Amino acid sequence: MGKSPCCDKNGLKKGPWTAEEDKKLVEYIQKHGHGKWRTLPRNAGLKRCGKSCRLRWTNYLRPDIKRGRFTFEEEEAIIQLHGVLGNKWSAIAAQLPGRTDNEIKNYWNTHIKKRLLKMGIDPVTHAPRLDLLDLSSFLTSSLHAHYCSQFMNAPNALNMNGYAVSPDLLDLATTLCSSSFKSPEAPQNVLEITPQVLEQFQYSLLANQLHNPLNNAHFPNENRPMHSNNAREIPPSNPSNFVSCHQNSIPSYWQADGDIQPQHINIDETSVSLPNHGFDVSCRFNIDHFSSGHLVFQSNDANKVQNFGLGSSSLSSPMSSSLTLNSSSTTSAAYLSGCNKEDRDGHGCHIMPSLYDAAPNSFYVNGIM
DNA sequence: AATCGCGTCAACCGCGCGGAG
DNA sequence: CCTCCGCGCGGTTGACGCGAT
Repeated sequence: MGKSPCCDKNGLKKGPWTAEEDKKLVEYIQKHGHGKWRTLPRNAGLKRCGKSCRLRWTNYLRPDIKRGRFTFEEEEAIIQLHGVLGNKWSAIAAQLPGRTDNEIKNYWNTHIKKRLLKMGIDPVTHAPRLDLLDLSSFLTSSLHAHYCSQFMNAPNALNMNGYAVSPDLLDLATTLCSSSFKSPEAPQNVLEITPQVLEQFQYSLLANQLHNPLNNAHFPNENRPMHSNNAREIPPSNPSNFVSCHQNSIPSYWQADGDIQPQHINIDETSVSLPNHGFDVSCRFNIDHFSSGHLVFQSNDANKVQNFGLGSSSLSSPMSSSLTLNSSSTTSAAYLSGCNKEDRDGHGCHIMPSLYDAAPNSFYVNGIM
């Protein structure tokens, strides 16, 4: 055993603080200041140990503590800082005025960590990981979609609608589907796998591949996933495939699938293609070496988008959401999530990033789904 | 109405660091 | 240097609230 608990002796109180105790502590500190925590409780007339007093003051009673839910900006800052600092909660808290290390730690463990895991992002390394994806969750929602009426034979699904999935990964999806969602009408060995399920699956795999080139075994070249809308090949993962441009070539409005002038950049890989119907989608855009400006995500069809937003919150406008890029940072990331409405023409839609008011430095954007 | 399960977060605990002597 | 002690940090616990059954 290490040191004995400091509150065990002398009948010192433990547990939740009463209003009276809070009052005593606040009044004492207002009068004498804090510090000398070991002697403070005796002087303040509290039957608590110094440690308990310090904790109560720093985490709860301090006048500059900000109350209420974390804003998206704060959440984004926490994720960025955690990516750099790891579990150095006090160092992270130092960058967020009014927030305590304890509060940030709790928020990380109860909210952010779960969201990252749901997105298939390792909360420790911040890299996408296939094995962390909540596949059963999105397969469940996919299979419950009302238009999910077609069944297909599993082997045929390997090339369904131009999708190509390596057999081992399809096995995984197959297992997930067959274990709990098989239609009572479906014949034996027939699975309900919609193109949308596969699309979701592929995007998840792509995220894994982009960050983990060694995992390319999942994606032999001939089996690279295709975008459903135009069957373009998704670029392999290496720095040269990061989109880059300079001020004089930044289009005021980035357009996917349009006539992109030669001096403009091809941003196919930075657009987010929402599947045809009813899926929650999320992605992360890494933004490196930007200078400053406003990153705006816009939908090419407001009628198809129910909502989308940066971070965990959905913004009010179905058409766009924006993020101000801070020139003091060298790296940032924008998390985008959304859900699209019923799609009558079955082509889904795109959410595209635009950069406005950018300073004349180069920047890189890499969109990951 | 009672119970259960889960999420949240304030508070506790042990450990390690760093300054003073 | 070495030891002691105060303080702060990160991990963990447990009380509480709330929704589902």
